[in-house]
Amino acid sequence: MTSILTVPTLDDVAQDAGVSPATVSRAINNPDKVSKDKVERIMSAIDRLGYTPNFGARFMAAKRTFTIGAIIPTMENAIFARGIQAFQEQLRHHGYTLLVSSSAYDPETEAEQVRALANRGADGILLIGYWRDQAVYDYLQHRGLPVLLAWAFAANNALTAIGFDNRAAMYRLCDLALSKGHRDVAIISGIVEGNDRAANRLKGILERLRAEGIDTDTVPVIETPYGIANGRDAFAKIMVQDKKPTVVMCGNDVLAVGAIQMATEMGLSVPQDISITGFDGIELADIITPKLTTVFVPHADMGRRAADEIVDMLEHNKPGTSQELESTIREGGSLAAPRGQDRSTAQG
Amino acid sequence: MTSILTVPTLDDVAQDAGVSPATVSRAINNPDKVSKDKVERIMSAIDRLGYTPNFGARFMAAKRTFTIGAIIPTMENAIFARGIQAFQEQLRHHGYTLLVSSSAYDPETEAEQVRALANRGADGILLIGYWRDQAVYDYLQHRGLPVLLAWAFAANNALTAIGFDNRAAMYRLCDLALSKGHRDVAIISGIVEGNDRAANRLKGILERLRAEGIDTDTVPVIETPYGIANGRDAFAKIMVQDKKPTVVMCGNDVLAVGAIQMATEMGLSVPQDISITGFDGIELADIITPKLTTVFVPHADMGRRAADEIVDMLEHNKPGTSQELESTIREGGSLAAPRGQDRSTAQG
DNA sequence: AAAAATCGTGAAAGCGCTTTCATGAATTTA
DNA sequence: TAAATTCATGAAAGCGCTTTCACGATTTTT
Repeated sequence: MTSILTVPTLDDVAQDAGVSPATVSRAINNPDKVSKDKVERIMSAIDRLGYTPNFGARFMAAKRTFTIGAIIPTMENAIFARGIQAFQEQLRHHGYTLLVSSSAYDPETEAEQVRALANRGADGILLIGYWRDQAVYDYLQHRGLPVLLAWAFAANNALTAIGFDNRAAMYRLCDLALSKGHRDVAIISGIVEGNDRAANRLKGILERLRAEGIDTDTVPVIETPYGIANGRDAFAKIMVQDKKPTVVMCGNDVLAVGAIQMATEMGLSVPQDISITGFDGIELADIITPKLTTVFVPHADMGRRAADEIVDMLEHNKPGTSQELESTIREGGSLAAPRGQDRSTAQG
Repeated sequence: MTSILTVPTLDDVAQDAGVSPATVSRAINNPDKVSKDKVERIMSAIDRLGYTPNFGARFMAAKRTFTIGAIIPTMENAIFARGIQAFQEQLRHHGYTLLVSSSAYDPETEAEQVRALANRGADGILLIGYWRDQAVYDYLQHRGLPVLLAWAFAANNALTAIGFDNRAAMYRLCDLALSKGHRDVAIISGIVEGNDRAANRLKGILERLRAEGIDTDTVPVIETPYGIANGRDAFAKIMVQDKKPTVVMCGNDVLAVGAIQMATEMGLSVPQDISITGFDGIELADIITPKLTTVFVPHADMGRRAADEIVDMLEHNKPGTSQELESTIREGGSLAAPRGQDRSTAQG
């Protein structure tokens, strides 16, 4: 027995309900423009036939898809997981669907994904951070697609963004390290090129150090892609050099976890022998021993707000309002006063 | 300067290149059916105009989208991350795009997502595990959509699957625990209802225990959704009871990580005071102290093979061949011989 | 050299929806 | 009661693509 592949169409429903296709379409999209009894008849016909509107046809005719596209740098680490999850859930409450893809931190891939999402009829797009080729923004504008940026916030920028000040947050974390008495800092940064978040985090540390009168040219900085293994390697490289730091500040939690692992393997105890800090406040930060002292970012809140905002932009066809979120420092135990420093008050 | 929202269409390209729309379509989809010079002229017109085919229109006319849908239970934990990432990358090599959505372990949500993906024109669908309402399978067959199952493998099942034997793997892990001398086992299982992987993992433990002559009715089993916090709670609950186990076997690494955390907080050292095991072999397993003794699943390999297989099914319109993958036990240090193995325990 | 097969191309018919426009019925207003 | 609105509905025109079919031009075969 072969099943005949015949997906019911709107016309089938119309016929079954004894009305015109136009009325069925209205019953689905604007029920209050159709008389009560017909809506009922149509709905029961829809149920009976198991009809679901064809997405492509709908898209073609209406030029709307109730779909939002999001392009994140990576799905591998948990960095974006929680925020995107919240974004999706909130989008869903508004009746929108999320299409995610990842660019692997590659600008060209990202540009390609933007085009792919546009073709697939995304009504709006969420991107991470500010820095990218102007051509991408031009393309988006040309296609009339609203963009919302997340995971970063810069005052005075015309683009709508919902995020936090990466520079200021890292500045504060560095402040904390200095207040504990650290003066010998090393940095494991994410790749800065094309990544404003990474760049600003690095900048935040360096600025704070300079404010302290520290010559930042002598501060060891290793730039490496986010990844536990990279954090390990970078840490090992740093500890091989002559001038050993008392604290290693990492561009994110993933790098920091790698650094702690390597420190432990090298027989160094954290934070007695060396302090290590992270950034993001993902789950990992609480699982590693010792727990990471890190900047906690309200990922879920950010995702929810982003969803609300982009839907608002879409439905009211307005530019959108940027929102700055607060990040907070969470002390986990991986940052303490350097050895030989007085425990209560650290004086320079 | 006002940018006029006018996305170029195939007709524009045709006009620009001085050929018919049909020829442009062919130049894009079947270049060898069009003369060399025209292909060239068309391609340069496409570049010049910045044309990209409209997805909806293409879908309507061709009824193919080169899109595969995947529905995973959750994106939150890293359980599926690596496998899906590999699936996507491999799909991409074949020229396909992946559309992922998550069901939050809810059958109704899953069924809804299946319909959503079908409407969006997915050419095929990847689902996790076997157990789901027959109606879902019927629907898929009715729409003529090939399905591939992953993360599980059952011999003699007509459905095509690429995965591993959850029961057998857990049986072996339990075997290892017994061989170290454990007889008092407690289990923190994932929710079994509607989840054949969780059910089979539990079954694997119980079967092995019975084979040892242990009365499994007295074995404490807590069923709880996957999540670190749930692992913590379950562990606490188990250790409150009179009969304390020497080993707690967890349904996955996430639960095990929670259990280890709680054990540590309760002042128990793992594995000296209590052993804990996991399942999956995700990154977390290596980060927690002590590292987890767990079943390592070749997620990336599974993802890649799944991609190859489903593309093969699609392009050759054939049923597909199931593949069983090997999972291996990886000892991390969270499982050791129980205390007082060769002495009588001083238990009140 | 004639007949047959092959090839490159364009015209045109949809694919399944939404939406404008026209129309007659029901309702309100003057 | 007549005129003006409002309302519910259907006919029909696309949306941007693919693909069948027909046709003349080449090439191959007889």
